[in-house]
Parts: sequence; structure tokens; C-alpha cells
Amino acid sequence: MVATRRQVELLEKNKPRQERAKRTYEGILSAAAELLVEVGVERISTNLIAERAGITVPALYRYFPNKYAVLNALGASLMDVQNRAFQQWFEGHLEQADPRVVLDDLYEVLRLTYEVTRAQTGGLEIIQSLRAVAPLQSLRLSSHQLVADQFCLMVSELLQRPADELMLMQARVTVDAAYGIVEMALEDGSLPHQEVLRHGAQMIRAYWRDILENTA
Amino acid sequence: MVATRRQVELLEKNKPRQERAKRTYEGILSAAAELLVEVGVERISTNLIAERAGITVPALYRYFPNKYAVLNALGASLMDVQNRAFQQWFEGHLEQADPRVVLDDLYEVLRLTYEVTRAQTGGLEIIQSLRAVAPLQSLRLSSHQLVADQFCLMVSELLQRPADELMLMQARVTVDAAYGIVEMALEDGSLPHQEVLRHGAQMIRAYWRDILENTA
DNA sequence: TGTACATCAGTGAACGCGCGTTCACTGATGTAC
DNA sequence: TGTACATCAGTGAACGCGCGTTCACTGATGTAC
Repeated sequence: MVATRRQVELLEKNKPRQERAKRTYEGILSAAAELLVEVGVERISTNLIAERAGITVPALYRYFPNKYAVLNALGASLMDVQNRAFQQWFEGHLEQADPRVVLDDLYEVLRLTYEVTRAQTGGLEIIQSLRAVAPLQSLRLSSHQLVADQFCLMVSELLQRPADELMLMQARVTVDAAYGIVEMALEDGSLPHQEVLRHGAQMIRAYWRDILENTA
Repeated sequence: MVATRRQVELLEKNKPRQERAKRTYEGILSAAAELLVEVGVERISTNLIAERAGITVPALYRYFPNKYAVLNALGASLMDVQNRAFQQWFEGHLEQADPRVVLDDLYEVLRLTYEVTRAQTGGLEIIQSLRAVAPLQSLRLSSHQLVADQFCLMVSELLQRPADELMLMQARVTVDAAYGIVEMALEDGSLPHQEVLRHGAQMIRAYWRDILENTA
């Protein structure tokens, strides 16, 4: 009678092949995103999602084995959007030679990440679900690690220094702090989000100036 | 047929008066904490909690109107523990005159907060639930705001400068960043938590040095 | 170009189960006299 | 110190409901000839 955190299948079943099926599939995802906002992770269900998407439950089961798989797809999509936002900023600075110029543009990554997350229906709620639902946690963590690795690469080239363990850790802490700041700006509606992002950027900038000075 | 985020009652009903009742009440809270770890917020239920606590469901309903109230009590207790940890560190620096000494001790607050959260059964899971479950969010946000206000007061005295809006914002961003770092250290078991906390402290320190320099 | 057919997509109905919630109740505890 | 009684604490049984999941099925789509 011991309740244990059971293994859940997150893989999708049939991929939609026909046009109609693709619409259904997308419909499921947007219905789920809406419901995440309206009822929350604790009360979302396959029944509710199917009803909102205007299909019957077995139709949903054609594509997803359970609600965790739906949330997983939603989360993967958001992580992808966020990664792409970073990628975009990142590539805009590939030619850049001066670290200080890059540091001065940190606010821009935060703003970009904030915007793309806000633009996605249920963006914040998806992130919070990835945090709170155990089977989904690795999705967010490995995404952060990925971005951190890219950031580390960028720093390594900028500073002309090898990407050692220390630098990897600094990059990871930076990335997590950055996403944390964005989340904060989205979570607390009573705070001026621009200011939050500005100060967040300032904090990260100060951190890296500190690193630059002490290793120059 | 529109599903809406309904208002939920979070207030506890009867307070336990007799000794036996207090044990039952505490039993409910620790059962809930255990289950939060084992099955997660999305699957925790009053039935499950009562079974684990070794009581019948109506006994639980004597004290809590629903599972949200249980989570709320659990969250309030953890926020309290975290606030007290900060308070303790804070009071240890009241006599301190030099801001730089305080800044050099930032790692200590992070470590302390990390430790008290880790010590609480389901500490991390409780925080994540506070984030993900809408009716509970204000608990965490107002707790952070409270700590930020205290921190701002501390800074204001240290710097002999009035606690204006800017300083309040800086304090709030600092507090959220700090809790974010602690959460990160707890979430990703693959990272060396001490290092994460060290770098987090370094980031916050750099941020405040930057502030001190630019307003001196 | 038309149509027969294979495959893909979605339905209706059914199931057992755990959920939240309430009731009238029995039993335990504490205290007034 | 004993006991009667008020109040507090917890039970057993019951309810309707939404959940996840599966089945044999009908209908839609695309394509080979």
C-alpha cells in the first residue's frame, strides 16, 4: 500500500500524419496550455484537455499515453523557444571581440527570454509545472545545462581561455540566475518587470566583471 | 462548462485543542510532506494523506477544508523557517558597521537557508508547489517581500542612506536571486551544491559592490 | 479521371477506481462539583 | 478523590462525480491502378 513515484511514459505514441491529425495534435497542446492557466497542474486531466480541444478522449490517447506526455511536449516546445531566443542573442555576438560590450547587452537576453515566454500561452505555468512535476524536471535542467554550455563556449572564445570546470560552473550559475530573474518578473505582477530585468542584468554583469578582474 | 480557477478556502477550521488532536494535526502535516515527495502535487489527495497519517478522512476534514489548506499550512511553516534563518543571520550583523564585512558573509545566509530547507521533509517540493499552485503563490511572494524589506532596512542602516524605492527593488531582486540559487542547489543533484552557493554569493556580492561604488 | 481499397483519424460506450465531501454516530478527554 | 457531564476528537458508511483507460466501431483521407 506504499505510494511511490511511479515511472511514467513521456513518449508520444502515433505522430500525426494527415493534415487533420496535425490540427488535432496542435489543438491538444493549446487546450492543455490554456487549462494549465485556468485550472493549474494539480487539476488538469486528459478528460478536461480533450473536452477543451473539441475531441473525444480516445482521440487524445491516440497521440499521448497520458497527461504527463502532453505536459512534456508542451515543456519541450517552450524550452526550445527559450533556447532559440538565447541562440539568437548568442549569434549576434559571435563576431564581438570585447567582452565588455557583450556584458553591456545582457539586459537584451533577459528581455528576449522574458518576451518569448510571455508570448507563449501558459508560458509561466509550463515552467512552474516543469519544476513541480518530478517526471518533467530533467527537461528543464538539461535545457539549462545546454544553454549554459553554449554560454560557456561563448565566454571561452571571448576571453581566449579554455572552458574549464570553473568556467562551466560560472556559466551554469549565470544561466540559472538569469532564468530565475525572468521567472520572478513574470510571477510577481506587482513588480515593474523592466526594472526587475534591468537589475538582474546588472547583477550578472557585476558578477562577470568580478570574474574578469580576478583572473586577468 | 468553462473551467475557471476557482477560489479555494485556505484557512484551517478547528484548531487542535487536546494533546491527541495536536498529534493528529502534526501527523497530517508530516504525512502530506512525505507524500509531496513520493507522489507529487499533481497526485496528492486528502484520501492519501489521511491514510498515511493513520486516520480516517473525516478526521482530516476536522482541521482542513481541503488539500490546498494542508499545503498552505505546510508552506507557511517552511516560509517561517526560512524567514527565521534569515533573521538569525541578520541579527548577527546588526552591530556591524562595515558593509564589506557583511557582504563577505553572504555565503553564510545562503548556506543557512539551504540547510534549513533541506532539513525539512519535502522542503524543495513544498517550495515548488508554492510556485506551481496558484492559490498558494501569494504565500511565497509575500514572504520574499518581507525578507526583502528587512534586508533593505539592514542595508539602509549600513550605508546610512534612506530606504528609497530603488533600494527596495535592489533588495527584492537580491532576495529572489538568493532563494533562486538555493533552489537550484537543491534541484540539480548533479551539481556540487557548495560550489553553487559559493558562486551565488559571489554574484550577489559583486552586485552590491557595484551599487556601492556607483553611489558612493 | 474515376474508383476501389488501405490506412489513418476519431467516436460512443463502457469499466472500475479513487476523489472530495457529508452524515449521524461512538469514543476520549478534561473539568466542575 | 470520585463521578457526572460537556466538549472535543475521530469513525464508518455512504454519495455522486470525474478520472484514466480500453474496446470494437465508423468515418475521413490519400493513393494505386
